[in-house]
Amino acid sequence: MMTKPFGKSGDVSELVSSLGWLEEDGSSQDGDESPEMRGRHGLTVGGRIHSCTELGSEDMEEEEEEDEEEIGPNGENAPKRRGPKKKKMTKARQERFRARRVKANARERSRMHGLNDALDNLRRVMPCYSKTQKLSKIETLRLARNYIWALSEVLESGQSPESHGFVEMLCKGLSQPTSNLVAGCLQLGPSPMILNKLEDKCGGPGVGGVVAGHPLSYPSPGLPSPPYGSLEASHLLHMKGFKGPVYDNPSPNECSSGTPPYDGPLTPPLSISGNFALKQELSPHESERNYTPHTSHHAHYLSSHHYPTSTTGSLPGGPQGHPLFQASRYELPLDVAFDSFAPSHLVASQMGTI
DNA sequence: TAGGCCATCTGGTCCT
DNA sequence: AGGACCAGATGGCCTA
Repeated sequence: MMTKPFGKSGDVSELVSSLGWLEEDGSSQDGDESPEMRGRHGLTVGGRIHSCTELGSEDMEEEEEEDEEEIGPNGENAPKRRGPKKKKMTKARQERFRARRVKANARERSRMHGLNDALDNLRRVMPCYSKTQKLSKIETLRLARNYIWALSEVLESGQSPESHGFVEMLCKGLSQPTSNLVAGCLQLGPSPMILNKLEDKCGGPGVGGVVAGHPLSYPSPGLPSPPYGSLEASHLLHMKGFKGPVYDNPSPNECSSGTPPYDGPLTPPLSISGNFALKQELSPHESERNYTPHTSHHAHYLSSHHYPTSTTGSLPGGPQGHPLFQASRYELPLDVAFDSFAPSHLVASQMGTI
Protein backbone atom coordinates (compact mmCIF):
# COMPACT_ATOMS: atom_id res chain seq x y z
CA MET A 1 0.00 0.00 0.00
CA MET A 2 1.70 3.10 -1.12
CA THR A 3 0.30 6.12 0.51
CA LYS A 4 2.99 8.38 -0.65
CA PRO A 5 4.25 8.76 -4.19
CA PHE A 6 7.86 8.06 -4.82
CA GLY A 7 9.38 11.34 -5.71
CA LYS A 8 7.79 14.51 -6.84
CA SER A 9 6.94 13.29 -10.27
CA GLY A 10 5.97 9.91 -9.01
CA ASP A 11 8.33 8.27 -11.44
CA VAL A 12 9.32 4.74 -10.91
CA SER A 13 13.03 5.13 -10.55
CA GLU A 14 12.81 5.57 -6.85
CA LEU A 15 10.40 2.74 -6.59
CA VAL A 16 12.94 0.68 -8.39
CA SER A 17 15.53 1.82 -6.00
CA SER A 18 13.68 0.30 -3.15
CA LEU A 19 13.78 -3.10 -4.68
CA GLY A 20 15.49 -5.73 -2.69
CA TRP A 21 15.00 -3.99 0.59
CA LEU A 22 13.16 -6.86 2.11
CA GLU A 23 16.32 -8.86 2.44
CA GLU A 24 17.97 -6.19 4.47
CA ASP A 25 15.07 -4.54 6.20
CA GLY A 26 13.19 -7.66 6.96
CA SER A 27 16.17 -9.42 8.35
CA SER A 28 17.52 -6.97 10.78
CA GLN A 29 19.27 -4.19 9.04
CA ASP A 30 21.78 -3.56 11.71
CA GLY A 31 21.24 -6.69 13.62
CA ASP A 32 19.31 -4.84 16.24
CA GLU A 33 15.78 -5.51 15.28
CA SER A 34 13.78 -7.70 17.49
CA PRO A 35 11.74 -10.48 16.00
CA GLU A 36 8.78 -8.45 17.00
CA MET A 37 9.98 -5.49 15.09
CA ARG A 38 10.80 -7.64 12.18
CA GLY A 39 7.35 -8.96 12.17
CA ARG A 40 5.92 -5.54 12.54
CA HIS A 41 7.85 -4.15 9.67
CA GLY A 42 7.40 -7.30 7.80
CA LEU A 43 3.79 -6.37 7.41
CA THR A 44 4.70 -3.05 5.99
CA VAL A 45 7.28 -4.68 3.87
CA GLY A 46 4.73 -7.08 2.64
CA GLY A 47 2.60 -4.31 1.29
CA ARG A 48 5.47 -2.71 -0.47
CA ILE A 49 6.83 -5.93 -1.70
CA HIS A 50 3.57 -6.46 -3.39
CA SER A 51 3.84 -3.24 -5.26
CA CYS A 52 7.44 -3.90 -6.05
CA THR A 53 7.18 -7.44 -7.15
CA GLU A 54 4.52 -6.57 -9.58
CA LEU A 55 7.28 -4.99 -11.53
CA GLY A 56 10.46 -6.95 -11.39
CA SER A 57 13.67 -5.01 -11.38
CA GLU A 58 14.33 -5.74 -15.01
CA ASP A 59 10.90 -4.52 -15.95
CA MET A 60 11.40 -1.46 -13.92
CA GLU A 61 14.59 -0.61 -15.66
CA GLU A 62 12.87 -1.01 -18.96
CA GLU A 63 10.04 1.12 -17.82
CA GLU A 64 12.36 3.82 -16.75
CA GLU A 65 14.02 3.83 -20.11
CA GLU A 66 10.69 4.10 -21.80
CA ASP A 67 9.94 6.96 -19.53
CA GLU A 68 12.87 8.84 -20.87
CA GLU A 69 11.33 8.96 -24.34
CA GLU A 70 8.58 11.43 -23.87
CA ILE A 71 5.94 11.27 -26.49
CA GLY A 72 3.73 14.25 -27.05
CA PRO A 73 -0.03 14.13 -27.24
CA ASN A 74 0.05 13.97 -31.02
CA GLY A 75 2.63 11.34 -31.13
CA GLU A 76 5.53 13.62 -32.04
CA ASN A 77 8.58 13.68 -29.94
CA ALA A 78 8.25 16.14 -27.13
CA PRO A 79 11.13 18.47 -26.32
CA LYS A 80 13.83 16.84 -24.33
CA ARG A 81 13.25 17.00 -20.63
CA ARG A 82 15.45 19.51 -18.90
CA GLY A 83 17.62 18.87 -15.99
CA PRO A 84 20.03 16.12 -15.29
CA LYS A 85 19.34 12.98 -17.16
CA LYS A 86 18.19 10.23 -14.93
CA LYS A 87 20.77 7.59 -14.44
CA LYS A 88 19.82 4.09 -15.19
CA MET A 89 19.02 2.15 -12.08
CA THR A 90 21.48 -0.64 -12.38
CA LYS A 91 21.82 -3.44 -9.91
CA ALA A 92 24.90 -1.78 -8.53
CA ARG A 93 23.03 1.47 -8.04
CA GLN A 94 20.22 -0.33 -6.36
CA GLU A 95 22.62 -1.95 -3.99
CA ARG A 96 24.30 1.32 -3.25
CA PHE A 97 20.96 2.91 -2.66
CA ARG A 98 19.95 0.13 -0.34
CA ALA A 99 23.17 0.34 1.57
CA ARG A 100 22.75 4.07 1.90
CA ARG A 101 19.19 3.64 3.04
CA VAL A 102 20.16 1.08 5.64
CA LYS A 103 22.84 3.36 6.95
CA ALA A 104 20.47 6.29 6.99
CA ASN A 105 17.95 4.24 8.91
CA ALA A 106 20.55 3.35 11.48
CA ARG A 107 21.57 6.96 11.81
CA GLU A 108 18.00 8.03 12.16
CA ARG A 109 17.39 5.46 14.84
CA SER A 110 20.48 6.60 16.65
CA ARG A 111 19.42 10.20 16.33
CA MET A 112 16.02 9.47 17.74
CA HIS A 113 17.57 7.52 20.58
CA GLY A 114 19.72 10.51 21.34
CA LEU A 115 16.65 12.65 21.33
CA ASN A 116 14.91 10.26 23.66
CA ASP A 117 17.91 10.21 25.96
CA ALA A 118 17.81 13.97 26.09
CA LEU A 119 14.14 13.77 26.92
CA ASP A 120 14.93 11.30 29.65
CA ASN A 121 17.49 13.67 31.07
CA LEU A 122 14.89 16.35 30.96
CA ARG A 123 12.40 14.13 32.75
CA ARG A 124 14.92 13.61 35.49
CA VAL A 125 15.14 17.25 36.36
CA MET A 126 11.42 17.74 36.33
CA PRO A 127 9.68 18.22 39.65
CA CYS A 128 8.19 14.81 39.43
CA TYR A 129 10.30 12.06 38.10
CA SER A 130 9.82 8.37 38.08
CA LYS A 131 11.52 5.71 36.08
CA THR A 132 8.38 3.71 35.89
CA GLN A 133 5.88 6.50 35.53
CA LYS A 134 7.34 8.35 32.65
CA LEU A 135 5.78 11.48 31.37
CA SER A 136 5.02 11.33 27.72
CA LYS A 137 7.24 13.32 25.42
CA ILE A 138 4.79 16.09 24.88
CA GLU A 139 3.96 16.34 28.56
CA THR A 140 7.64 16.41 29.42
CA LEU A 141 8.17 19.34 27.12
CA ARG A 142 5.13 21.16 28.41
CA LEU A 143 6.10 20.60 31.99
CA ALA A 144 9.64 21.75 31.26
CA ARG A 145 8.35 24.93 29.75
CA ASN A 146 6.09 25.51 32.71
CA TYR A 147 8.84 24.70 35.12
CA ILE A 148 11.14 27.29 33.62
CA TRP A 149 8.32 29.74 33.61
CA ALA A 150 7.39 29.04 37.21
CA LEU A 151 10.96 29.24 38.43
CA SER A 152 11.36 32.51 36.64
CA GLU A 153 8.38 33.77 38.53
CA VAL A 154 9.92 32.58 41.75
CA LEU A 155 13.01 34.56 40.99
CA GLU A 156 11.31 37.64 39.73
CA SER A 157 8.39 38.00 42.01
CA GLY A 158 9.54 36.00 44.96
CA GLN A 159 6.60 33.70 44.67
CA SER A 160 6.87 30.72 46.92
CA PRO A 161 7.58 27.46 45.15
CA GLU A 162 5.21 25.87 47.55
CA SER A 163 2.32 28.07 46.68
CA HIS A 164 -0.72 27.04 44.75
CA GLY A 165 0.23 29.54 42.12
CA PHE A 166 3.48 27.78 41.53
CA VAL A 167 1.78 24.48 41.00
CA GLU A 168 -0.82 26.06 38.83
CA MET A 169 1.88 27.46 36.63
CA LEU A 170 3.54 24.10 36.48
CA CYS A 171 0.36 22.45 35.42
CA LYS A 172 -0.77 24.94 32.88
CA GLY A 173 -1.70 23.16 29.70
CA LEU A 174 -0.88 19.76 31.04
CA SER A 175 -3.27 16.90 30.83
CA GLN A 176 -5.37 16.13 33.83
CA PRO A 177 -3.43 13.05 34.88
CA THR A 178 -0.14 14.83 34.52
CA SER A 179 -1.45 17.78 36.47
CA ASN A 180 -2.49 15.46 39.22
CA LEU A 181 0.85 13.78 39.13
CA VAL A 182 2.70 17.05 39.43
CA ALA A 183 0.45 18.28 42.18
CA GLY A 184 0.87 15.02 43.97
CA CYS A 185 4.61 15.10 43.61
CA LEU A 186 4.72 18.64 44.90
CA GLN A 187 2.78 17.63 47.93
CA LEU A 188 0.69 20.73 47.72
CA GLY A 189 -1.71 21.02 50.51
CA PRO A 190 -5.29 21.65 49.48
CA SER A 191 -7.22 24.63 50.63
CA PRO A 192 -8.89 24.23 54.03
CA MET A 193 -12.31 23.97 52.48
CA ILE A 194 -11.33 21.25 50.11
CA LEU A 195 -9.28 19.67 52.80
CA ASN A 196 -12.30 19.39 54.98
CA LYS A 197 -14.27 17.86 52.20
CA LEU A 198 -11.57 15.37 51.58
CA GLU A 199 -11.30 14.55 55.20
CA ASP A 200 -14.96 13.76 55.16
CA LYS A 201 -14.57 11.75 52.07
CA CYS A 202 -11.34 9.98 52.65
CA GLY A 203 -11.38 9.35 56.29
CA GLY A 204 -9.26 12.16 57.55
CA PRO A 205 -5.74 13.36 57.18
CA GLY A 206 -3.04 10.96 56.44
CA VAL A 207 -4.80 9.05 53.78
CA GLY A 208 -2.28 8.90 51.05
CA GLY A 209 -0.48 11.57 52.95
CA VAL A 210 2.92 11.92 54.45
CA VAL A 211 5.49 9.26 54.20
CA ALA A 212 7.10 8.80 57.53
CA GLY A 213 10.53 10.21 57.60
CA HIS A 214 10.34 11.98 54.33
CA PRO A 215 12.04 15.23 55.01
CA LEU A 216 10.02 17.09 52.48
CA SER A 217 6.68 15.61 53.05
CA TYR A 218 3.99 17.29 54.91
CA PRO A 219 0.50 16.14 55.43
CA SER A 220 -1.69 16.55 52.44
CA PRO A 221 -4.78 14.52 53.01
CA GLY A 222 -6.27 15.14 49.66
CA LEU A 223 -3.25 14.33 47.66
CA PRO A 224 -1.74 11.37 46.11
CA SER A 225 1.44 11.85 48.00
CA PRO A 226 4.03 9.14 48.18
CA PRO A 227 3.43 6.57 46.93
CA TYR A 228 2.97 9.19 44.30
CA GLY A 229 6.43 10.58 44.34
CA SER A 230 7.54 13.86 45.69
CA LEU A 231 9.25 17.03 44.84
CA GLU A 232 12.95 16.51 44.69
CA ALA A 233 14.73 17.97 47.66
CA SER A 234 17.30 19.43 45.36
CA HIS A 235 14.61 21.36 43.57
CA LEU A 236 13.51 22.96 46.72
CA LEU A 237 17.05 23.58 47.72
CA HIS A 238 17.59 25.49 44.58
CA MET A 239 14.42 27.33 44.89
CA LYS A 240 15.40 28.31 48.36
CA GLY A 241 18.74 29.54 47.25
CA PHE A 242 20.87 26.56 47.97
CA LYS A 243 24.02 26.69 45.93
CA GLY A 244 26.24 23.98 47.22
CA PRO A 245 27.16 21.15 44.93
CA VAL A 246 25.85 17.82 45.96
CA TYR A 247 26.68 15.55 43.15
CA ASP A 248 29.86 13.77 42.37
CA ASN A 249 29.24 13.46 38.72
CA PRO A 250 28.51 16.82 37.30
CA SER A 251 27.84 15.54 33.84
CA PRO A 252 24.15 14.95 33.62
CA ASN A 253 24.08 14.66 29.93
CA GLU A 254 26.04 11.59 29.25
CA CYS A 255 24.50 9.97 26.36
CA SER A 256 25.65 6.76 24.95
CA SER A 257 24.02 7.28 21.64
CA GLY A 258 25.27 9.12 18.67
CA THR A 259 24.30 12.54 19.86
CA PRO A 260 27.16 14.21 21.61
CA PRO A 261 26.43 15.14 25.17
CA TYR A 262 25.71 18.69 25.99
CA ASP A 263 28.65 20.13 27.78
CA GLY A 264 27.45 23.60 28.30
CA PRO A 265 26.79 25.03 31.70
CA LEU A 266 23.49 24.49 33.33
CA THR A 267 21.67 27.67 33.80
CA PRO A 268 21.06 28.52 37.39
CA PRO A 269 18.80 28.00 39.12
CA LEU A 270 17.97 25.12 36.91
CA SER A 271 21.16 23.29 37.66
CA ILE A 272 19.25 21.01 39.85
CA SER A 273 22.06 19.73 41.93
CA GLY A 274 21.66 16.28 43.21
CA ASN A 275 19.09 15.39 40.67
CA PHE A 276 21.63 14.58 38.10
CA ALA A 277 23.89 12.79 40.43
CA LEU A 278 21.28 10.83 42.18
CA LYS A 279 19.31 9.97 39.16
CA GLN A 280 22.26 9.17 37.09
CA GLU A 281 21.55 5.51 36.75
CA LEU A 282 21.32 4.66 33.15
CA SER A 283 17.91 4.48 31.76
CA PRO A 284 16.94 1.25 30.11
CA HIS A 285 17.33 3.05 26.84
CA GLU A 286 20.79 4.19 27.61
CA SER A 287 22.02 0.98 29.04
CA GLU A 288 20.92 -0.91 26.01
CA ARG A 289 22.03 1.59 23.48
CA ASN A 290 24.93 1.29 21.10
CA TYR A 291 23.63 -1.21 20.11
CA THR A 292 22.35 -4.15 21.86
CA PRO A 293 19.57 -5.86 20.07
CA HIS A 294 16.34 -4.02 20.01
CA THR A 295 14.70 -7.03 21.41
CA SER A 296 15.45 -6.03 24.91
CA HIS A 297 14.90 -2.39 24.29
CA HIS A 298 11.55 -2.86 22.77
CA ALA A 299 10.53 -5.52 25.18
CA HIS A 300 11.46 -3.28 28.02
CA TYR A 301 9.58 -0.42 26.54
CA LEU A 302 6.53 -2.47 26.04
CA SER A 303 6.62 -4.04 29.41
CA SER A 304 7.70 -1.30 31.71
CA HIS A 305 6.79 2.11 30.37
CA HIS A 306 3.77 3.61 31.92
CA TYR A 307 2.41 6.92 30.97
CA PRO A 308 0.27 8.92 33.27
CA THR A 309 -2.15 9.77 30.56
CA SER A 310 -3.07 6.19 30.21
CA THR A 311 -2.88 4.99 33.74
CA THR A 312 -5.73 6.73 35.30
CA GLY A 313 -7.53 4.70 37.80
CA SER A 314 -8.86 4.82 41.23
CA LEU A 315 -6.96 4.80 44.42
CA PRO A 316 -8.68 2.34 46.65
CA GLY A 317 -10.28 4.21 49.45
CA GLY A 318 -7.94 7.09 48.92
CA PRO A 319 -7.73 10.50 47.37
CA GLN A 320 -8.84 10.96 43.84
CA GLY A 321 -6.37 13.51 42.69
CA HIS A 322 -5.53 17.00 43.49
CA PRO A 323 -8.54 19.24 44.04
CA LEU A 324 -6.87 22.04 42.17
CA PHE A 325 -7.19 20.05 39.04
CA GLN A 326 -10.58 18.61 39.48
CA ALA A 327 -9.15 15.45 40.80
CA SER A 328 -9.50 12.98 38.06
CA ARG A 329 -8.97 9.53 39.40
CA TYR A 330 -5.41 8.64 39.21
CA GLU A 331 -3.17 5.98 40.48
CA LEU A 332 0.51 5.42 40.35
CA PRO A 333 2.33 2.23 40.96
CA LEU A 334 3.85 1.89 44.36
CA ASP A 335 7.39 1.94 43.12
CA VAL A 336 7.01 5.58 42.26
CA ALA A 337 7.39 6.23 45.90
CA PHE A 338 10.82 4.74 45.92
CA ASP A 339 11.89 6.20 42.63
CA SER A 340 11.26 9.71 43.69
CA PHE A 341 11.42 9.46 47.40
CA ALA A 342 14.79 7.86 47.71
CA PRO A 343 16.77 10.51 45.86
CA SER A 344 15.16 13.30 47.85
CA HIS A 345 15.87 11.46 50.98
CA LEU A 346 19.46 10.91 50.00
CA VAL A 347 19.95 14.50 49.09
CA ALA A 348 18.48 15.55 52.35
CA SER A 349 20.69 13.24 54.32
CA GLN A 350 23.72 14.31 52.35
CA MET A 351 22.89 17.87 53.01
CA GLY A 352 21.97 17.33 56.56
CA THR A 353 19.94 20.46 56.31
CA ILE A 354 16.43 19.29 56.01
C1' DT B 1 -12.65 -0.92 19.84
C1' DA B 2 -10.88 3.76 19.77
C1' DG B 3 -7.45 6.76 21.07
C1' DG B 4 -2.89 7.85 22.83
C1' DC B 5 1.79 7.07 22.49
C1' DC B 6 5.59 5.10 20.65
C1' DA B 7 9.59 3.32 17.38
C1' DT B 8 10.84 2.79 12.94
C1' DC B 9 11.18 3.44 7.98
C1' DT B 10 11.19 6.53 4.39
C1' DG B 11 11.77 10.42 1.09
C1' DG B 12 12.64 15.28 0.84
C1' DT B 13 15.52 19.16 1.78
C1' DC B 14 19.46 21.56 3.17
C1' DC B 15 24.23 21.75 4.06
C1' DT B 16 29.15 20.41 3.90
C1' DA C 1 28.03 11.99 -2.20
C1' DG C 2 26.72 11.73 2.22
C1' DG C 3 25.05 13.34 6.74
C1' DA C 4 21.59 15.82 9.61
C1' DC C 5 17.11 17.05 10.20
C1' DC C 6 12.31 16.81 9.41
C1' DA C 7 7.64 15.19 8.71
C1' DG C 8 4.48 11.62 7.04
C1' DA C 9 3.12 6.89 7.19
C1' DT C 10 2.67 2.65 9.45
C1' DG C 11 1.86 -0.74 12.81
C1' DG C 12 2.33 -2.38 17.74
C1' DC C 13 1.10 -1.98 22.60
C1' DC C 14 -1.75 -0.36 26.26
C1' DT C 15 -5.73 1.47 28.59
C1' DA C 16 -10.39 3.14 29.16
